[in-house]
Amino acid sequence: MAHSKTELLKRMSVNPWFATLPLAERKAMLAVAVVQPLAVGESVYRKGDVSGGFYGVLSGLLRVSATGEDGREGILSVLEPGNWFGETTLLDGQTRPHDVTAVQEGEVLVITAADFKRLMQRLGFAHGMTTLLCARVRGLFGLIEDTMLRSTRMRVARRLITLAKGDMTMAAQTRQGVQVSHEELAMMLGVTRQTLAKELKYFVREGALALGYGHIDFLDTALLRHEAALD
Amino acid sequence: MAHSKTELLKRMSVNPWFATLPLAERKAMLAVAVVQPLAVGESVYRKGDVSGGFYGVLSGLLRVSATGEDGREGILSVLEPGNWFGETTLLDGQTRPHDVTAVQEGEVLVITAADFKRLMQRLGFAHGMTTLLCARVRGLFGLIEDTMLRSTRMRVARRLITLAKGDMTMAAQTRQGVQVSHEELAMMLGVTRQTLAKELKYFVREGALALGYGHIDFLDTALLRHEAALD
DNA sequence: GTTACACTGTTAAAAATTTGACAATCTAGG
DNA sequence: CCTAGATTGTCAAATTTTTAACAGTGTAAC
Repeated sequence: MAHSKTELLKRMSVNPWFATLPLAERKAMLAVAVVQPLAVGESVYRKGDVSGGFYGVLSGLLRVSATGEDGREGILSVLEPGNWFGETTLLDGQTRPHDVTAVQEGEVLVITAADFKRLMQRLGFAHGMTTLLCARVRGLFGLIEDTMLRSTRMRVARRLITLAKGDMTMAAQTRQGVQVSHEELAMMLGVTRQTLAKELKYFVREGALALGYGHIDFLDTALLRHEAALD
Repeated sequence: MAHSKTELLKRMSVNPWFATLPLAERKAMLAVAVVQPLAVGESVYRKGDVSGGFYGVLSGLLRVSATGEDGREGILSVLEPGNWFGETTLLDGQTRPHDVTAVQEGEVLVITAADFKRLMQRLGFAHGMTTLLCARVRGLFGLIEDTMLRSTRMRVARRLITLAKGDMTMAAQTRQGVQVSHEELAMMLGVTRQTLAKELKYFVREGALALGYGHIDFLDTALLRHEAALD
């Protein structure tokens, strides 16, 4: 599928990080970006890789995950259209820190390592990279705080809310629910499906959530936010 | 205490991130840095603050921590001489994401927000910030992976090893042990002292560690690394 | 030297989480 | 329509972790 540059600019600017970048930087990025289609289950890169570029999600849904020595898998985040990722390896020259896989058919924009290096000669783009990395650092600090000092119940509420907002760097518009299986949500939280089920049941009993097949609907966002200690 | 610029340069260059920065950038930083003494227990900044600058640890020991709604405290990292911190708030304009407190008497170098902004006009310095942030992102990803998909035993071994190497961005030289109480180590891992004690006991039984008062000595680093799944 | 105070060692009960298992339900594809 | 596979609901036993409690030990300051 062909996309005009102005269409790409509009579609990618749903992401607040990208939207805040100076127009000149956004245009410079899109000028060197090429569209790459992704099939369901296709890997963008794997932990330990040194190759690849800087990516922007045009459509579809990607999963950022890590696998333990014993084969257990943890979902670190979900990348929605508008999100950019993969900068770390290009900036520090080390290997990819995790796996990124398509969970839906879609397209990504790819900026090659060579083009990325050229973009980094632009002060505005380098500044953009620092703010992108700051957003990651804040998101990761939040995750660590959650696991270190909050109850499972509170973490479930928080994760549902951030999922609804669109993970990490996405638009602030809140949805009425999220498309996620219990299994997936449990993997994001680092607990088992059974433990998660108990907490979800509690929220249903309290009237905050309604459980569907492959999706969770929000009935009382205020209550959920309260359980998440966000008010 | 007065310090010459060349002495500062030498002392701060024990840190691999700083040492790798172009000399011109290091000199530009030190040219605007001022020394600030810190008393034991003194706070550098607290979560939610908007003020303050960019800091480099000259001497002493700082603790990066977060406190939950219920008052439980988690230690996110320990900052040793050579480490730089505090850039996130200056780069994205948001509030401080955690508390930083001196646990030993010492000195920090301070670069004001205004000077930091000027430094960020230098491409070399902006590049340096991206690599510093990359190191944070990788460190934080590692922590999250640890809590999500590794056993307490393995996490204890890993934390001891990273502590010995000097947290996060410090020199790679390994020590024979670490100065840390069981209580502190437990707070870093997000477990109770009793849970930690059981794992430490196991490592002592296996001959990997010897426990002292306020310090833990490594008897068999190879075994410890093996338990940490690092070989 | 002795007296606080911080730190370590240990135990037992309570609570939370995982593991393992199986039935019921939903949905897409043939 | 109907079946296979994915998803949800649920239970109980095993395991891990927390909570609570208290004694013993090391260290620094007076």
